[in-house]
Amino acid sequence: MSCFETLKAKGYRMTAERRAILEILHSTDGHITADRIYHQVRAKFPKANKSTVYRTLELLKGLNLVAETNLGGNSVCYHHIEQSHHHHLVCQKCGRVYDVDAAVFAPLQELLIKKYQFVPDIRHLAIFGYCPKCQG
Amino acid sequence: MSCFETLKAKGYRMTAERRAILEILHSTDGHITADRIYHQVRAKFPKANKSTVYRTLELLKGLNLVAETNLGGNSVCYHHIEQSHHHHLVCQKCGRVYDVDAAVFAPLQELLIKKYQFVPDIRHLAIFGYCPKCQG
DNA sequence: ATGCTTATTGCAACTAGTTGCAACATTAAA
DNA sequence: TTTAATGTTGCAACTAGTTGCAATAAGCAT
Ligand SMILES: [Mn+2]
Ligand SMILES: [Mn+2]
Ligand SMILES: [Zn+2]
Ligand SMILES: [Zn+2]
Repeated sequence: MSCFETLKAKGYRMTAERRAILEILHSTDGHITADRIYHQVRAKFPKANKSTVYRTLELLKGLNLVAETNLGGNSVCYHHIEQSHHHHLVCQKCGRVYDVDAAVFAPLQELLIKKYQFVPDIRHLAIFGYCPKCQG
Repeated sequence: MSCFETLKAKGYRMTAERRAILEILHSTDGHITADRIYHQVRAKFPKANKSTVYRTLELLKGLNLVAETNLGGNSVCYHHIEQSHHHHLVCQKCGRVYDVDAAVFAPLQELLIKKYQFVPDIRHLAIFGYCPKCQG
């Protein structure tokens, strides 16, 4: 089911702004800030408002269509979730962002369920630390 | 070494505002927001400014004397790190916050080092999910 | 095509947090 | 105790993000 269909199925309306935001998210390879999305939307719809962008991102986040994460910068980043459930490793020294498969978190999830009867909902985490190039 | 001494040792000065903020953090059992700290500081120093509070918290965070975490509310929380290195489980349904020992993250840390040569710096994490009372 | 319902938008005002800068206060040295 | 060096503060203006509300427009039924 496409983002498009998911929205419709839940009774949400497909507006020009939402279409634009989804297109931007879809065509962006990595992570993108709300502000950059906003400016790209404005290029097409000059009087679009930033609250629309923020509200749309919030909506998509709630539907699990995009992930929101603080990657250490001064504003949060968004990432379209097409295929794989993934996470990131962020180097505190050089700022590089690495991808991590969700499977790496399986042992932690099991431990939390066993020891704490807590069912974690781990999505698009950012783990800070030091990358291979910045140790020593 | 006390917070007090740690600051001095690094060449930072001990001001009345910093003393007040440290006292508040020390006497607060759980987590506290910057705004609440600010209001408590104002009670003693009526013309203290919020930027001083934020700057002091940032400083203490950098020295590993307090932990900053988003526990799901609309503002970040601070926690004085006295003894144990710990983390939290936050229920997305009821909002309850549970404590978790840092040891639970050891397998994850080892995996990240082995598979990604990435040395994580995991401090005072908030893991979201569903608590024992909110499942089913 | 027209009208109805209600989701969505733009706007303006707001909250949380940050920053540059001049005034000020701590600290140590004289 | 005075002075000098510089770390710290208050202030005001700023950035990122949120919210209530009236105007608008998507989607559906006729
Ligand atoms: Mn990502
Ligand atoms: Mn804590
Ligand atoms: Zn690095
Ligand atoms: Zn719960």
